[in-house]
Formats: sequence, structure tokens, C-alpha cells
Amino acid sequence: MLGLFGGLWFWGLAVCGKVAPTAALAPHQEEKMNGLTGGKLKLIQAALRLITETRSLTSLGLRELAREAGLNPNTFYRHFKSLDEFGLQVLGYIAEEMKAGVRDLRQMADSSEQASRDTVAFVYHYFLANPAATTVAVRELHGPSPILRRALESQLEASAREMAEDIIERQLVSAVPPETIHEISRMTIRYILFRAMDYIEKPAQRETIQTETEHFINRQFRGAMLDHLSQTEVERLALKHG
Amino acid sequence: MLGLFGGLWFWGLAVCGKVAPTAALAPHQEEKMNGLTGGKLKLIQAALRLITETRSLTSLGLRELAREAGLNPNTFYRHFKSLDEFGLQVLGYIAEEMKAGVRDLRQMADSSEQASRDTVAFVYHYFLANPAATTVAVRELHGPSPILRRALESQLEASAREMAEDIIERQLVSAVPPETIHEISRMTIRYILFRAMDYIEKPAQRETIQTETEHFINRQFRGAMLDHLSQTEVERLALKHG
DNA sequence: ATGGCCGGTAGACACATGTATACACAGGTT
DNA sequence: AACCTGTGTATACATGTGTCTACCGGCCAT
Repeated sequence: MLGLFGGLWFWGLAVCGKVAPTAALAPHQEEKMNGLTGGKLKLIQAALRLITETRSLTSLGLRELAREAGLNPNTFYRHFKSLDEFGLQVLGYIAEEMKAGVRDLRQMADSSEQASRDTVAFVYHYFLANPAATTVAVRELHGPSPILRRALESQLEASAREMAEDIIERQLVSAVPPETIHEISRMTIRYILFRAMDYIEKPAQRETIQTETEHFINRQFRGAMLDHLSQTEVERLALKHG
Repeated sequence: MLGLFGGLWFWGLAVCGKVAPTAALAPHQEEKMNGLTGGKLKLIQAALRLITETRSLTSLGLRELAREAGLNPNTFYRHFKSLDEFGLQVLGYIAEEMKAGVRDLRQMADSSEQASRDTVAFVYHYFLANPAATTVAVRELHGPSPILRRALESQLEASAREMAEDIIERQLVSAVPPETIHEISRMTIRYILFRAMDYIEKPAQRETIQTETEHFINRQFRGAMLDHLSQTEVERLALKHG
């Protein structure tokens, strides 16, 4: 079982964006992308497969992994010096996957008004297509390993910042100060991630989740536009225009 | 290790509110409250102690528990027929704890206008005082065991319903339709629970978390008041009153 | 061709785990 | 008195685990 993830030496390399340098990778071999050699990738994908079922990253065993990957238990040591390092590498792997997804999203989002509907649909569609990465992210974000938590947090923080800056740049909600946009972006990213679990697991609720997410975003920003008003003023407004 | 929580036979007894009937409890012995006899309670509290550190409910081992509780490993079987049942009983235990906390909260919340500030402060204070219960709740809500997830979900659902009905009853935000209030309540409960983890772990951020939570609630409800307006109308409003 | 390295394999060790059976001691009932 | 039941203990076993050392086949560079 993965322990406390006691070592910090690896941290910062694997997590914040790119996958770790894969320790002096020979420059010629077939890199299936991500700079991962065959066995290594087999192990990581085995982990994702197991996690999607009923496991969590921190509970995976070395032999279990190798079994699922169809490899000898000891092969694990050829690629990772410990289970802790393995966990971080998996995180790096999914981080890179998600980064790619977000990049696609950004290229696609063209409209400004009511872009939220399309964006939300796209994001959930992406999560649905990558259930393993989604599951490990939401599961480990509050999981038992502090190091993995920090890693995920900074990953989410980065995504939220990107989202906020995008919104500011395009002046989608110009009536709200930048700091507030950042704050709301952080909340939104988290909210979407959590709902993504339900979205994957409960097909019947997908439309509901999607519209509720749109509500969430719209209300949050609209509410923020009224931050400077008092409670009674807002009530008066609501009554007048109701 | 806890497995899949494969059996449903126990479900519905332990989780949705009260602790399980403790299987024909002799009516004379000292019940330290909760109807839990000495050893049983020792084991449950040992679990909470372990979880607060770096563990999750589903990863606890039988012997580990007994060791922490200062009991013989086999004593475990005297009280629980399996680790699965144990998990559900722990959940029932903390559910009852939290129910009590919410009850206190409800008695206290007297003011109507800007009650959110006091309420939020109280709720976080409560979480801070019960770190173990909080941790297991947020950790298992997205944890590997489907059964525990369902259990926590229905627990949260109940709390959200209670909160919504309270708000409706007191007419705190009369301009918003009931269904929307329920929706927002669900979101709020989840949001608070997640932030509670940070609140416990990062003392420096406590004020920030508190005010951000207030923002969250206020914006959500204020935004909902404008649900029926179009994007452009809202912008015009914001500009006029800015 | 030779040597080194990388990826994969095999066997073995000490240890922790879940489970089963059997034993011991208390309190209360009959 | 004997008895039963609830609680805690001791011993034992099969299984799974992380880790260690040793071996083996390609591949590349020299």
C-alpha cells in the first residue's frame, strides 16, 4: 500500500503540468506519447483501470498493479523506486491528459454570450470520456495522502486561474472585479469536478447536472454583480422586475 | 482492508440517521450514550482517531483498529461481523453526532437578516470541533466504496432538505421559488463540507474561507433572484446601480 | 565482438492481514 | 447449584504484501 508519500523530492516535477522527465529517457525508443515507455505506461494504465472500479490511488498494491498490467511484480521497481513516486507519476499523467483537454476546450469556445452552456456541455463530455482521470482526481483531492492533495489542489488552482483570466480577457462579465472572478472560478472548477463523478456514474441525471451547473455559474456571476448592494436594495430590485 | 461493502442487508439501518440497534443490547449495562458498549465504542473511536491522521475508512485494517483501541484483534468479531458492517456503523455514529450538531444550530439561529454570517461561523466552528467526523464524511463521499458514498449522499441530501425547508419556512429569501432554494441548499451543503477540510487543516485561511462561504451563499441566492431576467437586462441593472 | 545497460523474470524472505477454533472469565437467570 | 450469554484472549493457518538478490535476453555504442 502507498504510505504517507513522505518524500518531497519528486514533487514539483511530476505534478504541476508536465510529466516528469522519466529519468534519463533514451531518446530513440518508441514513445507512445507522454514520453512513457511500454511497461511504465502499462502500469499506469493498469492503475487507472483499477481506480475506476472501486479503488483509490493510495490503496493500490505493487503486486496488484503488476498483475493487472500482466507484468512481473518486480518489473515495477524497474520504473518506479517506490509506490509514492508511482502515485505522483500517475498524477502527472492525468494532469497532462487534462491539460490537453482544457487546451481543446479553449480553442473551441468562440461565442461570448451564453458560452457557458456549450462550455459546460463540453467539459462534462470530456470528463465522461476520461472517467479514470476524473475519478482519481476527485478521489485523491480529499484522499488520505497530503502530498497528493496538495498536488491536485495546485493543479485545480492553475485551471481556475486559467479560466478566470480567460473570462477577464474576453470581458465576459465586465461588471465584476477581477479578484471576484478568480474566486468564483475556483468554486466553479471544484463544483464541476465533484459533479463530474455523478455525471459519469448516473447517466439518468446528466441533463440535470448540466443545467444545474449552468445555474450555478450564472447565479454566481449575477449575484456577484450585486455585491455592492444591500440586502434590502436587492429585494426591492427583485420585486420590481419580477 | 474493507472490501466492496458488498452486502446491503445492513444498509438503511445504520446510516440514515440513528445508530444501528446494536443487536439486542442488554438493557442494563452502562451505555456511554449512543447505545454503544465499551469495546465497540473503543473500536469506533480508534477508527476516527486513525482517520483524522492520514487514513480513510475503507483502508482501515482489523488488526490495526484493535491495536489502536488496545484490544485483541479477535475482539473485533465480537462486535462486528465484518469490516463492511463496521464501516457502516462508524458512519451511523458520525451521522448521529452531526445530527446533534445541526439540532443545536437550529435552536441558535434566531435572526433572519444576515443570519448567514452567524450560521456559517457556527457551522465551521462545529466542524473544527469534530475533525474526525468531518474528515471521514468528506473523504468517503467520493471514496472507493459505493455503499458508503450512497450513505453519505443521502445524509447530505437530508441535511440540505432540512436547510431548505428552514429557509422557506422563515421566508428568508421569499423572492426565490422553493425548488431553487432546495437546489441551492444542496450546493451549499456540499460546498461547506469541502471547505471544512481546509478550514480544519489551514488555520491561516479560516477567515478567508468563512467570508468566501458567505459570498458563495449570498451570490447564489441573489443570482437566483434574477433568474428570470436575460443577460442584457442584468448587465443594464448592474451598470445603472454601480 | 564485446561490454554495458535497460527491461523483464524467478525465487525467496520476513512480515502483516483476515479468519477460524478453542479457552477463560464475568454477570445474570433459572 | 448449574447454565447461558456477552466480552475479551491465545494460538494457528493460509494468503498477500514489499523488498532483496540473482539471472537472462536484447540493444546500442564502442
